[in-house]
Amino acid sequence: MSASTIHDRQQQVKHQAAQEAIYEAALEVIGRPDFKGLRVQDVARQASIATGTLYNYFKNKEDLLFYVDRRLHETVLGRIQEISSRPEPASRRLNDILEAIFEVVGRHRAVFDLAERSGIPDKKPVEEGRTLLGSATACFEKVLADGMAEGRFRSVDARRTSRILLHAIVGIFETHKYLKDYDYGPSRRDLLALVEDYLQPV
Amino acid sequence: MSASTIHDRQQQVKHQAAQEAIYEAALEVIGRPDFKGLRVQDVARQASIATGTLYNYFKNKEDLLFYVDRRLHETVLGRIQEISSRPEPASRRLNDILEAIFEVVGRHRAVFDLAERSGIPDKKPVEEGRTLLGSATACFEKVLADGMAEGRFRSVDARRTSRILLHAIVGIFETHKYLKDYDYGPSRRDLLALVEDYLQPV
Amino acid sequence: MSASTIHDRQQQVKHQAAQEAIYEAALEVIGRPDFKGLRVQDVARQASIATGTLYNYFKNKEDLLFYVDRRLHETVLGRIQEISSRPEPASRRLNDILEAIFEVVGRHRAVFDLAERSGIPDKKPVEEGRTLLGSATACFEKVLADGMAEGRFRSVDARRTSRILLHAIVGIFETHKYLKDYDYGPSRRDLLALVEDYLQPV
Amino acid sequence: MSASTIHDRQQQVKHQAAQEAIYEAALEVIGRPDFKGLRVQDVARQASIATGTLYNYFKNKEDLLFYVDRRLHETVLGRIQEISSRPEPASRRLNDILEAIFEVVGRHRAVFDLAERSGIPDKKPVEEGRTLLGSATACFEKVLADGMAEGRFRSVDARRTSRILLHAIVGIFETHKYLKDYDYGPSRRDLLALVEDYLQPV
DNA sequence: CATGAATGAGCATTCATTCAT
DNA sequence: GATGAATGAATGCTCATTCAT
Repeated sequence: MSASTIHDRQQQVKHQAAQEAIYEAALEVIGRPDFKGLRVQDVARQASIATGTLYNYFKNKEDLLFYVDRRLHETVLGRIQEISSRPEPASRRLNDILEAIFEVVGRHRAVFDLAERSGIPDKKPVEEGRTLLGSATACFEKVLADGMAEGRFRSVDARRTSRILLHAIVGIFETHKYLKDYDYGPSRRDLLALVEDYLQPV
Repeated sequence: MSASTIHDRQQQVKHQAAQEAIYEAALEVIGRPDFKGLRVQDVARQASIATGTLYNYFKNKEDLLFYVDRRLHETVLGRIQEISSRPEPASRRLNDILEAIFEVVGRHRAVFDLAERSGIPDKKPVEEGRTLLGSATACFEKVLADGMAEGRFRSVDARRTSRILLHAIVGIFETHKYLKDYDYGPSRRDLLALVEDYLQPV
Repeated sequence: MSASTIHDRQQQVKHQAAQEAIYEAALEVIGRPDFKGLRVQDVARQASIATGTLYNYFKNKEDLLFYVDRRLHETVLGRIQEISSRPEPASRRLNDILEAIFEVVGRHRAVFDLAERSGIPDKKPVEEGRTLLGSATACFEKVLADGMAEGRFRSVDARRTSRILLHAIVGIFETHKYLKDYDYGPSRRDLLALVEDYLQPV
Repeated sequence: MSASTIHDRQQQVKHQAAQEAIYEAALEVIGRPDFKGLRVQDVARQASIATGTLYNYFKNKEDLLFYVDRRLHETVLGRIQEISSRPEPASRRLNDILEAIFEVVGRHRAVFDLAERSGIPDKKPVEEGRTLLGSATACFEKVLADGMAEGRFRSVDARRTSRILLHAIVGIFETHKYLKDYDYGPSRRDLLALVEDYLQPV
């Protein structure tokens, strides 16, 4: 390992730290109660840097938004993956995953909304969305399969069920937005109850 | 009934006819393959009127969007209501309702997308959304209740099932947008299969 | 001729009048002693219109610059053409043409400079430049040919002489810019003297 | 001569070497086929130095441009001077000088264009331009005078002729830019032919 | 009622220059 | 001397809405 590599690594770490700081500044700005639209200057000021500096770490505003969007999705996925592999009963994990998803997405609702309004879903590479959904579905499948193996769940098509479960979760966020009702609790419990009813061994 | 009233009615009819024409122009414009964003001028030109004239029929651009959004949702709801009261087996009606929803929403995908990106869901009166969702849920409930009465469906919580069903439908649209996959067929069949599995009499 | 045509014509006249006013405003702004660079807002303010209004008459800033550049070149060419066809001795016309060119270009020096610095020559259609130069050359040729016919000039290659004459004129502007000497008189007289010496009948 | 002086000289040489390297890097950058505008960073990178380092050798970007412009003009002038003092017939030297000028300027067209678009002519010290033009004119004068002494050229005002000749050369570059025609050959031959015709002994 | 020209606020991005290391 | 990250000013263009005709 040469001195050059050490230097390069230090640079890389600094670069990531700066990105991280800007990312957090963006979350702050977007989450403000009076937030109207994302202005680069606001993010820069929140991060205590000059606007031009921000452009050393993100190609442009859209690039920043992509990053924010990706980071949040990764956060959610990370929670799902972590919980799904816990050594606990399947139904408990199912419940915890739902709680985690609704908690994280609910907390950053404004960010997800902004990403959607900015057309991020349209612009992000399909592959990225596919991978994300695939990974999330896989976690649900694993939990369902475990539950069936445990004999706690009756035998159903785990993949299909997982996919529809994910659709329902996404739909809950969308529907509640229409109702401006951000207490996802009832819907989450409804969903869980229905799933458990569906999976009830005969 | 005075002459004034007759005149008023004529006015009202003309007013609605104009709104209708503008609504259709908006659908045309939004549906264009190269559509980027909704410009009032484009709608006016498509409707063959002056921009100023449009403002005689809609308070502002947002108002027009609300109208478009509402009309489309009413169209979908209308289809759901019509099908749900047909004298046919519940499972047939369930299938037809799903087909109808996916067909109409799919056809006007660009419009729903635009409404969402414009923040219409956030801004429209809660009551309107609640009523719409309530009506749609009621249709599903009716069909499910009929199916149970017929003995074709096992007995489940019809309201809860209807709500989750609706969430799942909404979620399918959202998820497919992420995947830029606008063939809703597979997801629709997955959903129907799962529901029928769930409702299978023991 | 229909009413529509009358209306259209009126529109066209108004449109041209507006373009003309903006053109003059641009000349004013560019000619200011403290002029640094062309800002659309400055032109609009000088023309007493809003910035947006300017964009009803010119597609963008570059478009305005093209217009200004073309108008000025046409002005110069117009002067050349008018003088070259006067019923006067060739040498008198030659002198007057030179005086006219140096007068007009000198007066709008800042505009020509700006056009050049903005890369207008690079971007304008070659054909336009070719036509302009061709027309100017033709005027010189005519005068030279007339002078030869009159027996006042000795017989030389009129086209070649005209072309070089034009190059020399252009070069004088360029050279004087280097010297920041905007009294073109001496060079103009040098040029005329040399030409007359060259054309002196044996 | 003290040690200090030796050190100073070494410093000076190193300084000039660095300037030279940066100058060449600038020529490279400006000459790139996709060159759009001169960015200090691009020059620094081409010269394999940091941007800040460049500022140790040039006060600012304009200063660098002045240097580039001056060096190129000196190059051209050097060619002119060298050729003008060759022991050859005047008309041969005249031809060679023209060929040399058009060759060098043609090769570095992009640089001259940039200098002009950057307003270098306006900003550079008058004295420098005057000296340059004076020297070039002197070379032409010398050649013309030699030609007259040789009896190969008829007797004309050598200074005036030289000045106009220079103007015409400059004008040719300018005119061809308008026409986006970078084959100076025809104009150069036209010019030479006209001059020789003018100087033809009776 | 219809017209459509005029309005003007609002914001991303670049890049020459500096200066702490 | 060398480095290169940080700075921040500066500006063209869009488009919803108005209102005089």
